[in-house]
Amino acid sequence: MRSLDELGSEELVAKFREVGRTKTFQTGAEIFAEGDEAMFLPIVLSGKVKVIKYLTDGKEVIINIFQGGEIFAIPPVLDGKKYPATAIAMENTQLLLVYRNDFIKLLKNSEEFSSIAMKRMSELLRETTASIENLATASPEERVGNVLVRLAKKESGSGPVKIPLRRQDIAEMAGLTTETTIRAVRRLADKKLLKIVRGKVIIDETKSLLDFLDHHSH
Amino acid sequence: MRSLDELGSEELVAKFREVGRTKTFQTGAEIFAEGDEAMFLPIVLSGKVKVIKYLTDGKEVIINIFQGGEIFAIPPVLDGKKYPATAIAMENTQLLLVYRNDFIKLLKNSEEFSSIAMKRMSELLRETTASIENLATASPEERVGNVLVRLAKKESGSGPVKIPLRRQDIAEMAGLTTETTIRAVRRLADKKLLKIVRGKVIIDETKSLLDFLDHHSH
DNA sequence: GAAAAAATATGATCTTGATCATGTTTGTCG
DNA sequence: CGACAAACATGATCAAGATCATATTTTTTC
Repeated sequence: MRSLDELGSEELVAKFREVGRTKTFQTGAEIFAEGDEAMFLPIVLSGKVKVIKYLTDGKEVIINIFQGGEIFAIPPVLDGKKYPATAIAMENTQLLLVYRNDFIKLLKNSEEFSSIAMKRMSELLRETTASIENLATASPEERVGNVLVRLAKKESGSGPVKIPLRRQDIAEMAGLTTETTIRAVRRLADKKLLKIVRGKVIIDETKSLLDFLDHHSH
Repeated sequence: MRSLDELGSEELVAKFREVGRTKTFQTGAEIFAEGDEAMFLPIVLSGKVKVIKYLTDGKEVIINIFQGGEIFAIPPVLDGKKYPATAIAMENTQLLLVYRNDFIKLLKNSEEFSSIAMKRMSELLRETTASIENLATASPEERVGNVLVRLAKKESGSGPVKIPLRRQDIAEMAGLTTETTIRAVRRLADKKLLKIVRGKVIIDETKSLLDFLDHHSH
């Protein structure tokens, strides 16, 4: 799992902690809602957050999932607009909340903070761009595979990774139904590209899955 | 059409022009290819650029289209990585190319440039996030509608907007086949939400189309 | 302005993923 | 531990979009 320290040097982290306040959210709690004024910048200290859009028929799409050390929702905070989506804690989650004005001040006064913010936005742009490609063209197996690889990368270092999400969550990230996602995961398991243990997805080595995804971009 | 001046004050624009050099690309010319070292930051002075990913079966996905005044490909230039996609001129296009080092220098020395870059990345993140939602859930008619609205916004101010793209291009942005896109456009025309004149899409008032899209997010 | 090329259009068929129904396993809680 | 709930699983049917084929319109080029 990434830590806050990856954001930059000790002093920067200290400064973030200095100006922000920590807040804990229970599983399922709403961190902010689409349409709210973007008053604070959230940084995940522990736990997991999903950013979603509700559709008119009640279903939801998961735009992204954030965890240890990740800063999210920078754009609306930067220019003081409304959050364009809703953020929900997927488990008990501790956030560092930096108020908009303090964040802006940090950006203005420190070139390092601007640099961090830009790096982070760059990462996010890369991720979202990859999602677009995935959603626009891939088959269910590939879509699910890509989502799983992306999730695995966010989990801790080496060894088998257990994906801590339900099929429904994966489905909402892949733009598929839960049933189709279940079948896609099963087919990937049949191909020995991942394991299913007690219903949960285990990725032993990301490499074989990546190979599969590389060769099947059709 | 947006102009370079919208980027900020006159001096900033002047500085961009000062450090960059202009280069012209013919229709179909490659501006950079996926995998190239990101050596320069492109700004569209005139014309139109598509950023695409080639799939293994030869087809392509259009990730985004850029025109008058738009800066693109910031992430790879920022951290000196490779371009993650290919950029092609869709018509005769003039670009302002700012070399990586010069851009970095501008960012370091001027808080205003950092601010511009962050604003631009914010815009892009908003756009890509909207694309994800569109691709993950919408019907062909909605997908096409959303793509058209997005394209229309980039065209000049008021009055009817003529979308200067082929059905195939729209299809590659919407993650659909050309045939499905043709049929979706036709159905939207039947519903009086747009016009088709000599095969080209004309959007009279974006409002009615937006209303339709708002109410049909299913 | 005619011929060629490119883009749009439309019908028929086939395939894939959504939907609906139901069963099974896993996890939770008194 | 047993009962309930939640998540996973799987089969059957349906519908929407891809694919294939071909025609028409528009644009380009000489």
